[in-house]
Amino acid sequence: MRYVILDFKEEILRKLKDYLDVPEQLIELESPPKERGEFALPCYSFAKELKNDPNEIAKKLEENLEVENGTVERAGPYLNFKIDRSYLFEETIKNCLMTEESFGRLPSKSKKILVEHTSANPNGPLHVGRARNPVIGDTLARIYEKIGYQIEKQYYVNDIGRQMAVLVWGLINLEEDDLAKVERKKKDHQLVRYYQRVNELLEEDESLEEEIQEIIQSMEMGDKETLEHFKENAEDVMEGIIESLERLNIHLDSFKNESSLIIDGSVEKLIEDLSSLENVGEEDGALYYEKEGNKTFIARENLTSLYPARDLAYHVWKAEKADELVNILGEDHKLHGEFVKEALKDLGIETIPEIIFHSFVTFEGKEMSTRKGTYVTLDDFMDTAQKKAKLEIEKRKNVEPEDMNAIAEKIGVGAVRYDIIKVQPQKPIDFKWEEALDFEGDSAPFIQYSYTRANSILEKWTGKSLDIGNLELTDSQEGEIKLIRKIAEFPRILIESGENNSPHLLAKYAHELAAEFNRFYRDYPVLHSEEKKELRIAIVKSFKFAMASVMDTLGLEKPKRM
RNA sequence: GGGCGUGUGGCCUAGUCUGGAUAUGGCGACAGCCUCCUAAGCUGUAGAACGGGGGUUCGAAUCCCCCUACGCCCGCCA
Repeated sequence: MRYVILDFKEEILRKLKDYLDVPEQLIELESPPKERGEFALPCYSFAKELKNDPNEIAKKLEENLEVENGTVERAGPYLNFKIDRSYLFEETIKNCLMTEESFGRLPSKSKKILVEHTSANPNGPLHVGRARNPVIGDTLARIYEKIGYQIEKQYYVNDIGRQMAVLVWGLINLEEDDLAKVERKKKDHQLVRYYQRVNELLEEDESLEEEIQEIIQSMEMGDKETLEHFKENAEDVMEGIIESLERLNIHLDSFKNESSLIIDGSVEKLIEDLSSLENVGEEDGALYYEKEGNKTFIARENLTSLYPARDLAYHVWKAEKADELVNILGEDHKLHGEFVKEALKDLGIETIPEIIFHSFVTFEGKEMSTRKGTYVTLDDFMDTAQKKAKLEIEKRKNVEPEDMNAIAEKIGVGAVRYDIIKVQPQKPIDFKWEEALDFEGDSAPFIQYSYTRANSILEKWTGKSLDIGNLELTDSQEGEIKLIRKIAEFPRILIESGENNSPHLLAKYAHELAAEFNRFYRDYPVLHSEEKKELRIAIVKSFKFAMASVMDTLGLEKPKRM
């Protein structure tokens, strides 16, 4: 697994560090404008250090540096490093044809990362806002995996707590007639109606709150029947949530129930451990953890646990399960995240989670709320996208009728994932049907379409297998090189998006790669060219493998036609 | 009141961490491209001095300070 672009960068850095007598961190490579090469070194940063004019330094470097299979060229105070085009072209094609759909994968590491994502309360179906978390988590996990880490994807099931007590009360006391009608049979859609109705009733009748509290109490005191109620309902809703996630191509490796931490005594033990800390105080019998003026209550006056304590117990447990922890959380958990990190440190635990926060998703400018029922469910979003995709497919007549539904599903679901992942996590998203269902431009169908075009050429190609050794790879043209160069960038993008927890960069790359292929497709006939047919088949194949790898990493399905 | 985040052409968005060479791409608009491998495509035109102000610097969308708009948080809820 050698990638020319990574090797090239390594070589440049090594030689620069060797040659320049300046602190290493001053040597930063950046990306120059497209045609100048792969890497650039602005010579300003260390000009002071060397007491010399950046232009002069660049001049000297240009004269004295040589790189294998590439050139060093000065442009004012910049030094541009360009890989020899034919070398880049040849090596990348060979690499793609050899590694096939695992192109871009880096050597596997022994380090294990546990990614916690979704962890939505099991009181109703996921809505579009809640879907942001799993899409970010799953995509990041796929990126880490491709970079070589061992991955476990975990869902923390908040199967106890007030929100579940509300649902439990509803199931005990309400009849089907009390509820709004819902067509979908999935249990998450069915059960959420109880949750929503009870919340309505709570606004009218305050005495209800007492009954809810009673349920919470008996649950926390470990009442078997109540706990059983909680467990059953949580499981039913989870069944629906998991089904939706699976449809989105998101598969969890493990689930951890919040209740298990109470049942096995680890919450109780944790509260004991915390009590001995200096920054844990007491107020009317209730316990709180205090840091920088922020009080976080961890136990009630009756010493039953609160969510922060339970989540902390979960992290203590998790710390043993992996080398690194990554959590995906909504921005409303920022303060809570700080609490978890600080408290873990105080407890002497070294595996502190890295937390990726994402902003909320609004729907046409309005808040989405499970409680109020003001949302677009993920299931509806996927259904609508699938239907729209089907209409588009029908227009084009490229697909056999019996494959129609399956392909529409791949396109619809891909569109949903891509629509969510293409925006950087910390930015708010306002969900609009029209934009989400736009299958042109910066969208998953655009990417999938480029893939089917490549696939279609390869299907029609009647030649035998390519003989890589005998391929004439020297006489390449500009657009061909551009495409291959874009392909070669993949490992670099993969590392960048993984290191910075920026899955949106990979989405952007996928779009650029597809666009580059579409230009190649327009400019260079493959099957209709005589002398260059084999070479172009090799290019198309390379693209197909690279794009397959990119799409897998984004969790997008790969339709053969559309 | 305090904390965190966000503000880039009419709309959406990349770049901000790690300051640097003409600010990325999409939607929409306008003008074009299917006797040729799927036009969910491609080309061109118009459109942004990067929320406002100050500062640091040879150089600021990027760093610092102030202000402003919006979101989130500051519960013996989760």
